[in-house]
Amino acid sequence: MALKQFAVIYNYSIPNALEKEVIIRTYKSNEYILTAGEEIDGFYFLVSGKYFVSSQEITGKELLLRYCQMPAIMGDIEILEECLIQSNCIAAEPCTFVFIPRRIYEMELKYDAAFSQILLKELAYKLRTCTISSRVNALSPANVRLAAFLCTVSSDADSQASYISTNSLEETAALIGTTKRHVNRILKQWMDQGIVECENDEVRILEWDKLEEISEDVRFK
Amino acid sequence: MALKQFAVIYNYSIPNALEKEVIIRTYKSNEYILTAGEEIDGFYFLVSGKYFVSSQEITGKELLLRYCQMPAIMGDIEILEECLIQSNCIAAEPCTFVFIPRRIYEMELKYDAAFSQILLKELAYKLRTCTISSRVNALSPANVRLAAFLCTVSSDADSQASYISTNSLEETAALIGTTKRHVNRILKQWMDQGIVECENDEVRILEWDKLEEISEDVRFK
DNA sequence: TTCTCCTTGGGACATCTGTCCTTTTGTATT
DNA sequence: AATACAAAAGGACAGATGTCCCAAGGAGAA
Repeated sequence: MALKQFAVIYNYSIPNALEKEVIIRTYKSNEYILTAGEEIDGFYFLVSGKYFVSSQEITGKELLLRYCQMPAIMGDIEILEECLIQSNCIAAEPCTFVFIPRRIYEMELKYDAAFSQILLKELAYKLRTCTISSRVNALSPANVRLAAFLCTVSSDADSQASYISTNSLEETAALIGTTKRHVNRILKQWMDQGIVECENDEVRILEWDKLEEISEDVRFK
Repeated sequence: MALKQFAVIYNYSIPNALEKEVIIRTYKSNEYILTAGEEIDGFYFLVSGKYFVSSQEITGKELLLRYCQMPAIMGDIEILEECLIQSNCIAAEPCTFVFIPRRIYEMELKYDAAFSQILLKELAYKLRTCTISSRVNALSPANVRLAAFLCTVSSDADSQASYISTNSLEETAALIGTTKRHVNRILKQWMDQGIVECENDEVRILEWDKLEEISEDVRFK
């Protein structure tokens, strides 16, 4: 049951008295979980699946703010800052959340030190990574960002998988704050130099050292 | 005394038993308070003055991440994420901090719900604003960012002060993620159009509505 | 005052990057 | 297989932006 997973993932057991207040919520791929500008209704703790956070300017342009895997929490900013939902959250795979209504937090969990610790860790993590990507996006040109992105992702992945597939190049582009057109341009150049090979949305890196060099030691984490 | 101010500003009284552990730290203008890459030693609660947070890429480029006024806390990310100091923090004016050693937090305050609430609010605020500036910097061209910056700052300032003086244009440029050269270029253009007047580092806005229009409703908060 | 040095502003250029549009490729339907 | 349609790739152009460098102005020293 999801509550068991929740306890393991977040290293926290919901007080028995509150268990009946907690709800499980599930979403299909591509379904909107939260919509910017609406009211938040509680905390969402991811217990399975992945989602991404994306923000849209009034101009219609989009920036992918982050990909989220467990552990990941939604609603923290909004409840703590008492503001409307800041960004769109969209399921990248089928997702399951443990949902804790806002009211329960305000009345009970707000004074629960262990619960606060979970939120603190989550917020600190988000802030650290947000700061990094903000800095990187602002200071490095797109080819450096792309190289840095590939290096970052690959160092995460199970050892030396040479294929890096984000869900799509389009998403990669949005994540590093540029357009697909431009990502293509950069990849083309790298292909001409024999640094990578491309096929559909897959990029195979042939010369890691070259890529590392291009990335100028910039990393997304 | 600083501890009194602390209690008022942060709406929290340090437990009597811990008072003797708390230290007051002061810094002169332009003095480094924290240096990126070093070890953090505790929480710093600002009780007077202003400082700014700036990050430097390996390339030597700089991005001003934020200006901080009370209430503002340093060390939160580092202690919660158990990592090295992430950014440089530099006094913009003489600054006074209430300093709480890391050890005291780990042993005592970590389990103090009221103290956790302070940290949560601070982190949520930082994350919200960091996300906004990340988005704005990535998606809007520099002239829009500059207009948005001026509009944001002025709406903060005591009503209708037409003079907006950041500490310098150079800093303004770093804050919106561009160079002074480019800021000059934009200001020149606006001067030609009669939207602003400039003198040294002061910018006087003549036509607010034009500026609002340029800013495309983008704001930094 | 005059000279020198330093700071600031702005010109010129190269590059980066987004937009638009054409071409190509792939896929499904008849 | 031929056609039509949709998606992806890439060319061309314009605008945005950073870098380099020179000229003008200002402050201080002789």
